Amino acid sequence: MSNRVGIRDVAAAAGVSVTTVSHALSGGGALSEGTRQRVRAIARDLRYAPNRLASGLRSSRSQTIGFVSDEIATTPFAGRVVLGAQEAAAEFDWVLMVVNSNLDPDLESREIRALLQHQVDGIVYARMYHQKVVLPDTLASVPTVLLDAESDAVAISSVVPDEWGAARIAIEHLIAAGHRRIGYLANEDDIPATHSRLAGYRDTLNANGIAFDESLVATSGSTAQGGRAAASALLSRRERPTALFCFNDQMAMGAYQAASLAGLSIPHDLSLVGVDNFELIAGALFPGLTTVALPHFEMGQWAIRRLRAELDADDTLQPEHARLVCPLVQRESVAPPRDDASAGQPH
Amino acid sequence: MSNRVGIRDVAAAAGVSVTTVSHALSGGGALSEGTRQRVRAIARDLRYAPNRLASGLRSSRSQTIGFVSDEIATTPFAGRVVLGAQEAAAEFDWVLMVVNSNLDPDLESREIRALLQHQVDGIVYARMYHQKVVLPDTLASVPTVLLDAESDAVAISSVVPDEWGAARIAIEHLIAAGHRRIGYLANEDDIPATHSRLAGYRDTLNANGIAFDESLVATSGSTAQGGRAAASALLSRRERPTALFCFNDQMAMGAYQAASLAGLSIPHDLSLVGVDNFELIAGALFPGLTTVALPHFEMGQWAIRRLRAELDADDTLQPEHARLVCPLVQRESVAPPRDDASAGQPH
DNA sequence: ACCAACCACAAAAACGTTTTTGGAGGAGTT
DNA sequence: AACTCCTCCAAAAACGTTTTTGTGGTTGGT
Repeated sequence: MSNRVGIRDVAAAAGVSVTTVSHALSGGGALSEGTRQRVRAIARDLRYAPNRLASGLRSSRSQTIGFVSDEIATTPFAGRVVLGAQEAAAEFDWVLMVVNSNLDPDLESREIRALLQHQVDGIVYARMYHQKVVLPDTLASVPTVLLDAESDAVAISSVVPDEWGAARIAIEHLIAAGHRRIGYLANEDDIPATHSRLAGYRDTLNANGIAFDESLVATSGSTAQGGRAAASALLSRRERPTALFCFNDQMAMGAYQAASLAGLSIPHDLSLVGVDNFELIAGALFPGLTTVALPHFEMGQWAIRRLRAELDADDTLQPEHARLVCPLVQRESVAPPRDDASAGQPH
Repeated sequence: MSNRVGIRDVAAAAGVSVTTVSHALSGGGALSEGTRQRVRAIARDLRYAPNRLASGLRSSRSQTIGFVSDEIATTPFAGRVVLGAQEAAAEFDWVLMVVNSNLDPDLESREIRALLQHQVDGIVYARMYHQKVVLPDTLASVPTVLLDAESDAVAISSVVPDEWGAARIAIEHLIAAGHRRIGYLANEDDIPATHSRLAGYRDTLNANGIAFDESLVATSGSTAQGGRAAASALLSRRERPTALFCFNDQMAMGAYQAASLAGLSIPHDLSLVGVDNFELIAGALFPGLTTVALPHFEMGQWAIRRLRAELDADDTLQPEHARLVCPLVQRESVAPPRDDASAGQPH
C-alpha cells in the first residue's frame, strides 16, 4: 500500500477515469477544455507526480538519455560538457544517465548495456577531446550522437569544435594587433585538432599576405613543460616572433615561464594567445591569458537537442555534422608589438 | 511487437515459466541448482537483458541513484567526484542520474522532483566545495547522503575532507624539511575549510613547539591574484618566512608569481605547499607544486557505498559523518631552508 | 424520422517484470 | 494407509502508467 498519490487518486478526486487524467495531463485524447483544466488543477493540488518507470514501460519512452564519456575525471572541461547536456535535457524533461569508461572498451560496453537495460531513449557518446572514434557495436540499437568525436560511420550525427576557425580567430586577432611574425607552439599528437589548428594558422597567415615560415612552428608535448621548451626555442632565435599562438592554455603557461626566463614581459615584449579558455589557468596567469574558448557547453547542448530532433522525427533524419564556433576570450596577453621587436635580442 | 528478447522468450527456450526464469536470474526462490544453471545459460545465450523499467516498477527498486550537484561546471574536480560515485555505483549495478542546479533553489527542487519521478532509490546531494547546507525538503522522502557538505539535519550521513588533517600533513612536511618560519596564505570566505585549515596550521605548529605568529598569516581572496598579493606582503617582511602553506593551488600559483617578482627561487629560497592537487596547475607550475590532495574521488565512492548500506539495512542505520584523509602529493616545491634565509632580504 | 458522424469520456488491454499464492509429486512419519 | 512436510516449479496478480477500443448521447444532414 503506497501512500504516494497515483493517477487513480487524481481520477477519483476529479470524478473521472484514469484514461481521462492521462489524456488531460499529456495533452492527448479528445477532452473538453473544461475537464482538461479541472483535472490538471486537481492533479496539481494533489501534487501528483507520474511514475516515469510505469509511463516509460508502457510508452517505451523512458525520458532518459545515456551520456557515456571516456575520462570525465581527467579533464576540467567535462563539467561544462555535462552541464550543457544536462540543461538541454531539462528543457525536454529528460534526465541524463552518466557513465564513464576510463578508456576500457570492455567496461564501456558493459556500461552501455546497463544504459540500454534502463531503456534510455538515446545516447550521447562523448569524448573529452576532439578525436576520431569507432563506435562500439553495442550502440547500434539506439539513436546516438557523437560529441567532440567523429566517426567513419557517417550515418551518425556529431558535433565538434571548429578547430580551423579557432586558429583563424586567434591569428586574426594577433594580426589586427599589428603582429606579422607569429610563432606557433604546436602539439605533437596525431589528433584532429593538431592538423586543423596548424592549417588554420597557416591559411590565415597566407590569407593576410604573411608567408608561412615553418621555422616559426615549434612542436612539443602539449603540457606546460612542452610549451616552456618550445617557446624557449622560438624566443632564442635571432629574429624572435613577437607573438605566439599556443595549441592550448597549458602550453601558453609554459610560454609565460619561458618569457619570464628570457626576461621578456608579456604582453609588451611578447603577445600570447592560447586555446581552451581554461579559467583556472587563463585567469590565473599574470597577466591574464587571451585565449580561444572551446564550445564545451554548446556541444553538450547541441548533442541533446539533436537527439531530440532525431527522436521526434517520424522518418530518420539525415545525419548532421556540426562544427561549432570557438570564440575569442580577451584578457591581457596581447598588445601591439614593440617597434624594435624585430631587432630585439633576448638575454 | 518488440524484437528484443524478454523474459518470456527465455522461459520458452528453457521450457520453464517466467517465474522460474526470474528466480533463476535474481537468485531468489527455491530452484534446483540444475534448473538455475540451465536457465542462466540460456539467458546468456539469448543475450537476455532485463528491462529495468519493468523490474523497477514491480519491485520498486529502480537501481538508479540521483546525483545532484550545485555547480558541476565551474570546478575542475567535479569529474573526479562524479567518477568516484559512478564507479562505486557500477559495483552494485546502479546507474547515476546527474543533475545540476547552478545554485538556483527553484531549479534544484524541480530537478529533484524529476529524479523522484524516475523513482531513484537514493540521492547523493553534492557540493563542489566543502560547505554547510540546508536540505531542500523535496529530499525528505528519499534516502540521501551529503557529499562535501554538512547539514544541521544530523540524521543524514555525510562525507567531507578532513580539512584540519590536510593542514597538519602540509605543515608537518614543511617542519620535517627543516622549516620553522612557515607562513599561511589564507582565504577570506566563511566556509568550513577556512577555519579548519587555519586551526590545523596553528595546532600543528604548536604541537611542534613553534609559536603561532599571527603576522605570518596573510589573508586574501582564494585566487592567483589574491595569492600573489598575500605572498608579496609576507615576502617583503624583514624576517620573511622560508615556507608558505597556501589555502589552495591557485593561491600557490600566485605565490610563485610573487616569488618570481621578488627574485626568490622555489624551492631553495622559498618552499610552498598548496591544497587541491589540481593537476593542471600543480603539475604545470615550475617547479612542480607539492600539494595536499582533496579526496574527491573517494568522497564520491563513499557516498554511494554508504547509500548502498542504508538501502540494504532492514532498519534505519545510525547516520555516519565521515572525514576522509587528504594525502600529500609531493612534487618539487619543498626543500630545506637556506641557512641564511633568516637574514635574506628580498630584492 | 433515420442514419452517420462526432464528441466526450470510460473500460480494458497492454508494457515486462517481480511477488504472492498455489499445487503436484515425493519423502518421511505415525 | 493416511497425513504432513518438503522440494520444485507454475499460474496469476500486481506495479502505475499509456494506448486501444468501446459507448452513450448529441448534432446535423437528408
